[in-house]
Amino acid sequence: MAERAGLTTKALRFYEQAGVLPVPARTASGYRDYDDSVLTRLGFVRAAQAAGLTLAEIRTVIEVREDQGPPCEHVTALLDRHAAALDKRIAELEATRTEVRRLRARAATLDPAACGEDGVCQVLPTGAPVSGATPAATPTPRTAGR
Amino acid sequence: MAERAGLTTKALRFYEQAGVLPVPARTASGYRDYDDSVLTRLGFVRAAQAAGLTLAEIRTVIEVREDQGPPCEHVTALLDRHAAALDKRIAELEATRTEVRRLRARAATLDPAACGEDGVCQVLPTGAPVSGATPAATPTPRTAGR
DNA sequence: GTAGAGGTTCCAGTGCGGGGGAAGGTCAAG
DNA sequence: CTTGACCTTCCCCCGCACTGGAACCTCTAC
Repeated sequence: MAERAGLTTKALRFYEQAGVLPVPARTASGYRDYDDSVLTRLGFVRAAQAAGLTLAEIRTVIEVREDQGPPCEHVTALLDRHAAALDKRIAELEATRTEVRRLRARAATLDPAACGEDGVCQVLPTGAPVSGATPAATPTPRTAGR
Repeated sequence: MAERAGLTTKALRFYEQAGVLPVPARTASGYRDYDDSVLTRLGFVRAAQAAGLTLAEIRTVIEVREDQGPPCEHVTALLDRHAAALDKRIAELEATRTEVRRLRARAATLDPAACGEDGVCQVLPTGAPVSGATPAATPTPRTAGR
């Protein structure tokens, strides 16, 4: 089966089980017998993923489509939500980046010999010991590079 | 025990087990008997987290500190890596945001009635059915808002 | 016939930072 | 003494999109 687009059997099974691919027919021997339409569907799924939708969300789009016809409103609402979430997330990451750069610049001005006293590292200042939550408190789902 | 900063017992145990908090003394009855210094340490951990370091990385900083004294070089290297990772991640998210906005704008120009034919939704165009990987292919570890 | 490349099932693990809840012990107040 | 709030240990759960492996079956080519 077509595995050219980095698309493994595992992924297909996962998509099927996640409800974003229709349950395919089977050959007499039990193999999945994919219809050509699955390629279109797959293209849709990939496009939706590229727009940042989760498989669960993609499934809702498909369900709306099947139940009520064109899911345009549903989709635009999802896109709006994601755009807002992206704005927020980007702002958080930019704040974190600013903080990291500030600390990095500060580090260059410090004398390691002066570091030795009580904390772990003077580059990352303790601030008020556990006073409030983290001040610049970016949740930072770190560098999750695939 | 101090739980004011959204700091639960669970989190403390987790930090301890992750090696970013020292193993505390115990009272006769088995309760953890925290030293005041743990507050400083906790402040450090939070500061490091705010800078986007993982608990594992924070642990390495502490270990370096304990083994070799001031971990300045280690820390600046970590900060540099994170700054680069943040740049990358932000660029990815911005690309996704651009895509989402483009789709959203496009959605406003479409007629739902024209949608009904073959795909699931014309707002998210299929492109070439499963030709290459996702074109704007942002890995998008989605809107992980804590 | 036989090898090898595929498919099928199911279960489990990844990374990250915890949270939920059970079963039991402990502590201070009333 | 009892109540209720807290502590202790334990192990499993979440999201998210897959991936890996075991054990087995099937198809094609030689």
